[in-house]
Amino acid sequence: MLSRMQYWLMKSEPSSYSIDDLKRDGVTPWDGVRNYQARNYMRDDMRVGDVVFFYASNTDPVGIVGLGRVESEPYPDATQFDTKSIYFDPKATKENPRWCLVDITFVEKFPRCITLAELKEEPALKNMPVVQKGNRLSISPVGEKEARRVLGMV
DNA sequence: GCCAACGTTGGC
DNA sequence: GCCAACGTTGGC
Repeated sequence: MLSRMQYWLMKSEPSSYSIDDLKRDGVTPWDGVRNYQARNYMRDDMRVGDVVFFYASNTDPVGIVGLGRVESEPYPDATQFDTKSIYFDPKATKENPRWCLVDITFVEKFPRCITLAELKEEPALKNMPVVQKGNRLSISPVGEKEARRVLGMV
């Protein structure tokens, strides 16, 4: 069955997990998401093959640094059960997991970072959540036109 | 390091 | 169910 390609923006702090880490690992479970809206995007809306814009946050400069791809169906985030993990959630049980994730594969690292400042200067991208003030959502959908525009800025 | 924005928690 | 307090995110 044919389905339209979807695009996502996923944030990560390089000090925690960088595009270079993803390149090295090839594939990674996108663990540690503890926001319901972001979780719901992974659980309900992502499809294998969707394109991921890898956004580096809390660094200098911040911006989109490469591409990944959704590589799995959603499944429970193992860190929620791990008492030693900073992502441990005492309210989660194996019978009733709270948090799930998808696997993300490395696709490419851009030759340069497309900075947040550049994204903000693009009128065509003004509706992207990431350029809007106060936005903290770590996973957000990107429209097809916006995705093409971003790819054109690489 | 600062602080605005936002989500969550918990008392009532 | 309200909302104040608190904790976190994340740009700057």
